[in-house]
Amino acid sequence: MFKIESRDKESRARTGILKTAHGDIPTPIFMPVGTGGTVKGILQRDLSEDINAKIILGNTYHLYLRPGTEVLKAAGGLHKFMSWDRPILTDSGGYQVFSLTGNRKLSDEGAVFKSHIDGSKHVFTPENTIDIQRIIGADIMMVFDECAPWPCDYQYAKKSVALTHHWLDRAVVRFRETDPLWGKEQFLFPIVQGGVFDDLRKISAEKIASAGMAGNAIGGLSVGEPAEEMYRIIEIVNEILPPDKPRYLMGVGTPVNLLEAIERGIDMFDCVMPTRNGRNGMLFTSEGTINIRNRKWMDDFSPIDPEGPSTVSLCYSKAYLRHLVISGENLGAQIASIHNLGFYLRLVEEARKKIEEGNFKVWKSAMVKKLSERL
RNA sequence: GUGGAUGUAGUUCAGCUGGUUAGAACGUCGGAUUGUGGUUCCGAAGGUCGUGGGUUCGAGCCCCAUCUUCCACC
Repeated sequence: MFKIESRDKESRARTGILKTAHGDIPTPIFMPVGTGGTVKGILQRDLSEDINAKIILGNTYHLYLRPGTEVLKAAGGLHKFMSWDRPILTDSGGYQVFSLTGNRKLSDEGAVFKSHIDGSKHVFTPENTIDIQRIIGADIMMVFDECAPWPCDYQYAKKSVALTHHWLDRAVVRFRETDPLWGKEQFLFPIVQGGVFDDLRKISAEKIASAGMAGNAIGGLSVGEPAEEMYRIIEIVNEILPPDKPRYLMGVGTPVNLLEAIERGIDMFDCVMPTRNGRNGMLFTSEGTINIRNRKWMDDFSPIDPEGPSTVSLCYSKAYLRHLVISGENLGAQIASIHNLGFYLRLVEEARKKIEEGNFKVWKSAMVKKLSERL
């Protein structure tokens, strides 16, 4: 399951190995988002061979709507379907039900929502989202939760947490009474909610910890609240979540967010930023963050990143990438995504190394300063 | 050669019977984007209304000339 390998003496940061049926994941780790059975624009081969992604995300909501559970079942699960034999984590679709579908109805039972593709009506429950994730065959499944918006008043957040906890109980029952379809062990991670309210977060963290799952997640952050609020909540929650299990901060974040969270004891991350923003020209480089669309890169023939976290970072120039992105060429999105993911993966790998070496804090402060520079 | 049409932002066009500072879309240039709807949102710059005259208190709009482009007919 999870084995802590080293701990930082000056902070909560730690390194570890998360063992799954599809391979070991060194932590801290960043997980590229591959919503619909693809990390947009990138070949599985490039993910594993070029930037060495250890685990990727899938999304229950999207995969359930397309291609649908029948196809996934016939394919033998998502790993086989997409020819990816490393670990996969699936989000339950909780986030999509609340962010994507305009009209949905919540009840104790679950969520009734309309497909964003054809308007058809569907129901997600704590039980059927487990069933779907069994079919997908995710190494790590997430419980169905409500990701409350921000800002959000106390009463709403309180009700939302209660609902999420109620759903957790039912999800755990279904998890225990079912087996993996494809013979490979699957974990279930519950999710701490509670907005930016300290007491709700404490109650939620205790509830989530008591479920006794293989790992735990923190959701409902980075939804618009100031970064300082997020860091404060992470500290409060991580005080309670068991230290011997991996902690996954959902949907976060910027490179600086990652370092601040690692320092506070987070082990796993996912975020669309390196890919989605990359497609739109935002590049994270060792020289600073740049908007490759800006005119000043028009005739800059230096490599995308001279410290090259991926092969594409070194062999293509800023001027060329600018041309591709501005022209809307697929290759621009591809190169930007590979580079940015490479940057994120190298960042967490370096953090891991620094924690092991015992000089994480010094390195982190220097990196935060450097990463905050906007070229 | 004759007749008709056309000319307004980089592009495609709107602009009522003449009335404040000529608009839109796209493009360009900036900014944003945090459990991906192959996105979305915000801001800015950019026009001597083909040219030259005229009528009028006032012209993108009306009149004359001229040029451009397109079409039709001899």
